[in-house]
This record gives sequence, C-alpha cells and structure tokens, in this order.
Amino acid sequence: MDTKEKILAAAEDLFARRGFTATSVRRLTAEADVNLAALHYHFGSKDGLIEALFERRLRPLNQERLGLLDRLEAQHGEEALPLEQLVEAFLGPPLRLSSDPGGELFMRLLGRAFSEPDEHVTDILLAQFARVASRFKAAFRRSLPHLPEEEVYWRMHFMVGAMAHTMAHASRITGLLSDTPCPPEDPESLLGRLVPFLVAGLRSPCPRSVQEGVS
Amino acid sequence: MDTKEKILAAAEDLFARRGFTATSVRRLTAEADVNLAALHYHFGSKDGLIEALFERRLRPLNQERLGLLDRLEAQHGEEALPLEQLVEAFLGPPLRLSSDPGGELFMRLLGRAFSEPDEHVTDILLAQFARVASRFKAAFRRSLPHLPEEEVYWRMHFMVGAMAHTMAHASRITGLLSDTPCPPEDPESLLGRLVPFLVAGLRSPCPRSVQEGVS
DNA sequence: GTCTATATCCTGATAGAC
DNA sequence: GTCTATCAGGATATAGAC
Repeated sequence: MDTKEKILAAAEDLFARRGFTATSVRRLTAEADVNLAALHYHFGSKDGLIEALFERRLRPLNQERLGLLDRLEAQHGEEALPLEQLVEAFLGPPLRLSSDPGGELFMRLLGRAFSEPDEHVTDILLAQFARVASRFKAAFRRSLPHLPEEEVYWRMHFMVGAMAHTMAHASRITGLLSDTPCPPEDPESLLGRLVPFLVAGLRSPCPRSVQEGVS
Repeated sequence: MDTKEKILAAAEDLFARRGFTATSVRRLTAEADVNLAALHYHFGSKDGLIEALFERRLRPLNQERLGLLDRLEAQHGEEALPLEQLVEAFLGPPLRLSSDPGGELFMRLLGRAFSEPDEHVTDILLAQFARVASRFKAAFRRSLPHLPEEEVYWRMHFMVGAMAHTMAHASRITGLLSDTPCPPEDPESLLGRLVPFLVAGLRSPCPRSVQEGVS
C-alpha cells in the first residue's frame, strides 16, 4: 500500500470515528504511519484530502445509481418506473457500501456528512450529488403522479433522512434504541426493511392539509 | 440578559452554525460579549457548557412528550393508542421547537446531534432520552401488534432518521433538493406532511423477508 | 518523494488582582 | 462575579536538506 492510500485509509477511519474537525493531521499521519509533510505533498491541505476522499468513493457510487436508473428507464420506456425499484436504485448502492473493504467506515462518514455544519464538506456533497439528485427527482415525480411537486420533494427529503441516519449508525440500531440486543444487519436484509417502509410512506395518499387550495 | 444567558444564547447560535469542535470558547465569548474567564466560572469547561445547553432545552421537551403520552394512555386505557396520535406526541414537541425564541437554532443543533461523533454529546443525548425512549418503545409495540419486536425498533429508527434530518435542516428542504424554490414551512404544515408519511410506513405489512422463520 | 525542523497562530484552561 | 495576563500544548502549513 503506497503512501497516498495509507493516508486515505487512515483518514476514512479517523474522520468516521471522530469527525473532521476533531481529527488533526498529526494524529492522522501518525495513524497512517506516514510523515506529516507527506499529507501536504500529496493532497495540498487537509481540505484537499477531504475532497479526494469523497471523490474516490462517491464517483463510482453515483455512477452506479445512474446506471441502475438508465437500465430501469430502458426497460420501462415512457411509463413511470415501479416505485420499489426506483427506491432500490437510490438506496441500494450507498447501503451496500459496507460490502467493500473499508466501505463501512465511509458509509458512516457519508451518513453523517448529510448534517455536517462544515461548508467545505457540504459543498463537496452538493457537487457530487447534483446530477443524481436531478435525475432521481424527475423519476420520482413520474412515479408519484398523485402528488404535487413539493410533496414529492418533501417525501424524498424524509427518505434521505431515514437513509442517512441508518448509514451513520452503520446497519445497527443505536442511540435511543440500543439497549435491546440487536445485532448489525447485512445490507440486503436492511434494504428488506427500509425499502418497504419508505415505499409505503412515499405512496400514501396526499394529506388533505397540504393539497393545493387547502390551508 | 445576564452573563450566563448571554453565553448560552451565543453557544446555541455558534454550535448550531459551525459545530461543537469548530467553535472555540474564545470566539464564543467574543460573540456573547462576555469575558473568556466567565465561561469557565459559570460552566467549568466547554463540555460543561454543552451539557447545560442540552439540559436546559431537552428537559422540558421530554417532559412534554411524556405528558402527551400520559394523556393518551389515560384516554385509551388498556387499548393500543392510535398510531397517528402516538407519532404526533413523539415528533410534535421537537418539531415545534422553532416556535420558541432561539428554538430554531437548538432544533438544528439537536437534529445534528443524532449523528454526532463526539462521545460527550452522545452520552448527554442518551441520558436525556432514556426514559422517553423506553416509554415510547412500549407504546409503539402495542400500537403495531402485527410486527415483530425488532421490526418495530427498526421502523422507529427510520422515523428518528427522518425527524432528525428534517430538524437539522430547519423546516426547509436543503442540500440535494434545494435548487427548487421551496420556502421554509411552519411546524404545523411540516407535521402535516411528515406524520402521514411515517404513519403509512410504520403501519405497512411486515415484509416477508424479515418475518421470523424466513431467511 | 520523504524527511526534520520550524514558523505562526489558535486551543482550553487558570492564577490572581480587583 | 469580572477582568488581564499567561500557561502549556496543539493546530495547519511550509522551507529546505536529502
């Protein structure tokens, strides 16, 4: 494993476990068993490292999502896509991250990144997700023709929240609900729980209170 | 406004906007227009301040949730509580935080706290939510008798995720979905969207793939 | 590409006068 | 209760030898 890889691996580990700000480049390079100056030589700065770290994992991830969406659209032509398969194409790739070596750490990091206060991190995310978001927004609108546009966006927002929280806690119930023995789940059975839950929520009738023309 | 209050107000603001680690006590006391040493005099340490900050808002919040649950249980006796009212009792108080002065900032902070890496923060949250979590877990199990125990907990986990994400982004769709003009919503219409979405998800039939005895 | 040494600034916390 | 001054250490980043 070369120096660059050693730094990226240690960064994934420490950023996931302690957060970006709380992780110093000193601690990071010590963990990676690499000289402090090597980080700046290879990545320019701590921010540059963060950018490279997201880039490396998020590019293939979003390519996969777009590929799945392309395939679904090729199969169904002009028709609306089946909701369940659409949700699967959106949630499957990130939730299966833990199958890759080191992927579970990045999954936790990504789950937390959705509520990061750091502007640099949110900018990276926004840029990486721009195309995916716009493609999937259009697809969800076609698959949920009974809902007004904003309601579709709010429901996607709730979906992202459930997904991010689940990723941040790495396929295992934690926090409020952790006192009960409950082993971590593999990605497939986790999707088997999350997808039907979200499909039911997304498909439910439009609440009267938010229908257009009603206060 | 006395010194202690000025510090707490500035802390809410800066922690919500920049995060705990990224906010220094120097910047904080400067913002509060208070002497640096006053923070340590009144709260002992930065961690002590964080603890006081959560304590102040979370205690009445959770009291309110437990009060609503008490009332529901008094009304319905031994019967299972109506799911919609149960979800309302759980989500209403935190999502209505933005109605209080300064409450919107704390709401964002709390939303992010659910995915905080900092151990001190997660310990505070766990302690503050212990009673609420156990009471509501029992109530949700009674209201969802068609589901096995772990499935109930997983669905509550998804519910918390949608709630936390919504709070962290302060009643407004952001990030992936923000390019579309979409004004922030008041708590009531937000609940009007979120509660039906979650009730539909919670109530949906148990997926075959997670039923006991099925792989 | 890799290292040592260092510049410059910021961190949480405290001692002790008022 | 409030202030100034300061401690001891950690932060990111870089210069320059090898």
